[in-house]
Amino acid sequence: MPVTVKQIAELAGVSRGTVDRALNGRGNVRPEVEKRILQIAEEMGYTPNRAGKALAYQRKNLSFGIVANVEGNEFFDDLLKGAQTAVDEYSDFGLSLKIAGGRRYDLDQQLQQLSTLQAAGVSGIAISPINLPEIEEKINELVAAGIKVITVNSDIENTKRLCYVGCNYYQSGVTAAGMLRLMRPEGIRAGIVTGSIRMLGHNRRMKGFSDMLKRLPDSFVTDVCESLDEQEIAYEETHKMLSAHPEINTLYFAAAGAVGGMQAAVDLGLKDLTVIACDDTEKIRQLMQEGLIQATICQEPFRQGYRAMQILFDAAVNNVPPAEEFCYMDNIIRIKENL
Amino acid sequence: MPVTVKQIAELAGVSRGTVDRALNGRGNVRPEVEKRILQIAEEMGYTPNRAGKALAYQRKNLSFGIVANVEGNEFFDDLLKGAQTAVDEYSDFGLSLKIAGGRRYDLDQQLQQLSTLQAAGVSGIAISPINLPEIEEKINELVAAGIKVITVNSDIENTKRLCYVGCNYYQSGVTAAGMLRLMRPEGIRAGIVTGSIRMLGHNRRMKGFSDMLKRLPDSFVTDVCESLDEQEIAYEETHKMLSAHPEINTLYFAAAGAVGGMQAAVDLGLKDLTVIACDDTEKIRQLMQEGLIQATICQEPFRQGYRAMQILFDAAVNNVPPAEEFCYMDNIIRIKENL
DNA sequence: TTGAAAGCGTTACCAC
DNA sequence: GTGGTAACGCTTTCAA
Repeated sequence: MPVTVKQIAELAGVSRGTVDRALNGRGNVRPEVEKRILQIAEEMGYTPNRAGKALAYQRKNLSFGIVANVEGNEFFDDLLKGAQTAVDEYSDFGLSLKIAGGRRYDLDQQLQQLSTLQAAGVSGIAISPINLPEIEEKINELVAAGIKVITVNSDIENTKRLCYVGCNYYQSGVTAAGMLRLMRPEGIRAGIVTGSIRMLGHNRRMKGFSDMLKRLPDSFVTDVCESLDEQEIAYEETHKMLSAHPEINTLYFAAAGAVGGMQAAVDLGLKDLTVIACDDTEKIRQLMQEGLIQATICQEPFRQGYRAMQILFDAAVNNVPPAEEFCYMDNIIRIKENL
Repeated sequence: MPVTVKQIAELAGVSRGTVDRALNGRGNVRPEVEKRILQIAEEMGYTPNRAGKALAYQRKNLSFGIVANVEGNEFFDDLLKGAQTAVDEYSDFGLSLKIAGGRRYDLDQQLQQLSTLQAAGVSGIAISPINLPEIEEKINELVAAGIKVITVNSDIENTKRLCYVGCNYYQSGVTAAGMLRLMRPEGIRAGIVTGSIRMLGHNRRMKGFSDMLKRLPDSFVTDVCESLDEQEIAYEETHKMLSAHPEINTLYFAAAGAVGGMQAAVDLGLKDLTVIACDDTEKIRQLMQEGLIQATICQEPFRQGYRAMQILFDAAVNNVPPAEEFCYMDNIIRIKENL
């Protein structure tokens, strides 16, 4: 039989109200009484009853916010779906989710959104942050104001954010190279198409990829180009790269750009390239079905959103901090056959 | 604001007790009253509050049972862990889990376990059934007694079980062949080591595998042998098969047996076999690290157990049947780099 | 067939 | 600083 506040109150010879205040550090308890209560709770292995808590929390109008500035992006749609699903599962606590979408990489917009969420009184925020000092500062300000903040999908390390939930980018690059190891035992001469060399995640992927290549016989990165996540630019740059380096036998798309990039390869008549992409979008699936891409390394966006809300909940409602500072998703390998 | 039983009661001009009886079909409600209540609930979009329900359910001593007759098996340990985790998350309902382990493939034992669980008054059972008519009958008997039953990891189709939760074995075989397609473009001459040709799952894997091979150039199944899930037998049979067919360039382990089988390959000095296994065990990982196995196709045992309990809960507590008759896990590809 | 009331565990509020 | 009490939504029991 689980221990209840009532039982602790009886044992300690105080009222339930006092036990509640002691257990939750709400103050107004005489230190020696508090100590005794905490000790009894500890000894009896007290864990708060979720249902009772939920019922009482309903009147609080708890809410979380999520800031992900990429509208209509398949990846973030999934992430948001995951977050919403988790929040719905906490609906008996009266929890709701405020979603702040919008254009990409707009500093002022993101600062504005954070302020709006703060003003709305959210207890927790998950953010896919722009990597700039202004955001760092703002995050620390929110944390100081008692809001639980975590980063999703993209991290800013120099902040008081609770933890990061998302892709292990380095390992993602390693895994991509691992697939090539199996498909190109004779040696890999890789062209990399990244998004932007200013994006941390993309760089980590490239690092993992090239570190791995160094340990493989006759394998190296031949050249790198940037797509800036635009298919047209990806086309141009990939075309240039492939023309300049006919020895390339392998392409690694470390970010968006596979559609444009592969068009370039097709236009150049390159039929036996081995190609690895990232993430699981409609276009990538199509390219895999057509046999132009052999595999893609995915990062479970739905679970990222889901897990993010779980962690915020534990922190904001149960006062339980995340177990790890880095909560990494699995790097899922997809080929045509297990889409 | 979500609708409550109280609100419905007021609108219908009856008491909460009556609404409860009507909503849950407990009888003792005048038909016309019942109809009116149900209609109001429908119109207002009533959904029961989870927390309130949980609090009230605590006194019921609800329990589920799980029958998986493989003691000390890594795979089933994970599955049980998943089940236990899910049940713990429902602990505010007072739910508990009764685990019935034991020896493999013992019909009488499994029948006995089912009866014991029934006598213990469980509301739901997840079972990895032995594929025999006696079990079919017993399952139908349990269902008739009002117990919700689902199959996990292995199915019996001709029963009234609610659904199957587990591996999509056919697709698992297809995926294994898909990996070989990428690694052996020149053509696959496959030796298959299965567990038992009497095991449905193993057969489905082989079927998926060979169906896929038929669509690949110069590829076919050269031979098949049985390990009966014993490493010694796997060694003997694989040794025989590889000796008889030196043209084999690829091994597919559709069940346990990779340790023995690969020892045979090593002893025969076969260095350039391409090898695919199933599941993610300590031994398989080791063989991958050593480079003897290139990839393994996994079936998420933890999630199987977890999902199974979720489905039982929805059925037993919320009266919501599973959305699909077949709840398939993802077929996860693991290589050395994404273990 | 129906209603009233108690109880589940937690929190908040208001007296004292 | 502390205790008493009501409130959250649902189920059950007992009486009518």
